[in-house]
Amino acid sequence: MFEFKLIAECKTTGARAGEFITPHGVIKTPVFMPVGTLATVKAMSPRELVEINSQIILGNTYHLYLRPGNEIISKAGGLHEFMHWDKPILTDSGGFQVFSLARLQKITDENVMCRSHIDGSQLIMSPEWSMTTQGILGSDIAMCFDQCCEYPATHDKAEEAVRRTTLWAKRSKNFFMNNNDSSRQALFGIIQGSVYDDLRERSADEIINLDFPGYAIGGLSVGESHAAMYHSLELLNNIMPKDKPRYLMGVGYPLNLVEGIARGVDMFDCVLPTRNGRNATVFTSKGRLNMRGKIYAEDFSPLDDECDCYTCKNFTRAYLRHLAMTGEILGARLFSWHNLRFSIRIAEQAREAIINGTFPKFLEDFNAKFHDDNHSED
RNA sequence: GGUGGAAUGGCCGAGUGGUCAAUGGCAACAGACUGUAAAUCUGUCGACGGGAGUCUACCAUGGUUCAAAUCCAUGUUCCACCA
Repeated sequence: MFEFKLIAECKTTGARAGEFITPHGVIKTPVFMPVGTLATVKAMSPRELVEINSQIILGNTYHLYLRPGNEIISKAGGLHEFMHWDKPILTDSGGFQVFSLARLQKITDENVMCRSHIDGSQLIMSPEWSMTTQGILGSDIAMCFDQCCEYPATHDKAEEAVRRTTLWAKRSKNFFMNNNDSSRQALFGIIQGSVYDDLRERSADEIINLDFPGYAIGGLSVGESHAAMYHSLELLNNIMPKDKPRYLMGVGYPLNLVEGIARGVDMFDCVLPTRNGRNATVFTSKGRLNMRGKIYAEDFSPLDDECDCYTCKNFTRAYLRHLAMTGEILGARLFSWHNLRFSIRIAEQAREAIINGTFPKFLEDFNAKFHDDNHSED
């Protein structure tokens, strides 16, 4: 269980194609993983997720601990049963909420004293709490409880996050090995270090020494430039073991996906497809479109004529804009549907290209075609 | 026919002598969103000008006043009630 097989590697870039075996199925990499924080990928049913070939989705420890809570998840028989999803699930540890809900908490080496963003009640997050909750959730892949550093951060601040992340990784693994079912659940380590090379190297070294079945790169896509992100990925590509999956946390902007794959990343997750979908922005093979734009009012062409999704095969831009302008739920659904399929298809196409030995061309073509005025730095 | 009330920027609606080109909301237009406190948030929203500013504006016309969306007169339209 949890074996990672490297199937092909690109000869000129760092891109890899592989398979990761889990209790709920084989994940073909590179893979894009839709985010379903609260036991639902917002606006999508599990049936639809299967239709767009979602191989694995995410859930969130912090959010699910608050609602519905461990007792109900436990009674339901775990997260898979609870939400009727029988493919793999990866649960984030709550570490990201230490970052995103930072104002509501006090962090020490021991734990994170936090206030619920829902009702202000106190809860204490720790590696042990996270492992316990992820054990109850029963995800295929659990994540270490880490500290994600804000950007920009001083070297000292970033170093503290690295130190604490290692400390917590040790506690996470120790507790996990003694209490969780490691035959049914894999625990991934998380590398921090912000944009500092020495810290990234140190964090990678410390986390890899703890020996996990997979490694995640955290603390990126938090505001740094794409160039800085790519630099860190290149650095880590040379350090991380080839026989383990690499997961770039929180990344899903289309250009970042292909560039991440080119730098040896196997797994991605991101809220962007669903969040932007709900806000009527879509990604297409030619770039990003804000579908609330008046210019689409009488545009009867599909969102993306190269896309194979339900939205693109059946609806016009004019109709989709109408749904967006009227705030109809179907608009949020159809945009999310497309964006997810678009992201998943990038990974599928990249995989195919890697296996066929044509990845460099795929990368070049994708970059040439995808236009976005707001991300022209790349 | 009588009595009372109301007319404000695309819409709704505040404002009752100067600090009003006029609060709010909606609509519209534009933008943002990367391990989800997000079906959310931000900006613009009379015209011209880079700007200082100028012009046109609160039903119409006339008037009072240094000054009117705000006061007065007449008219028009609408609403309510009574016949």
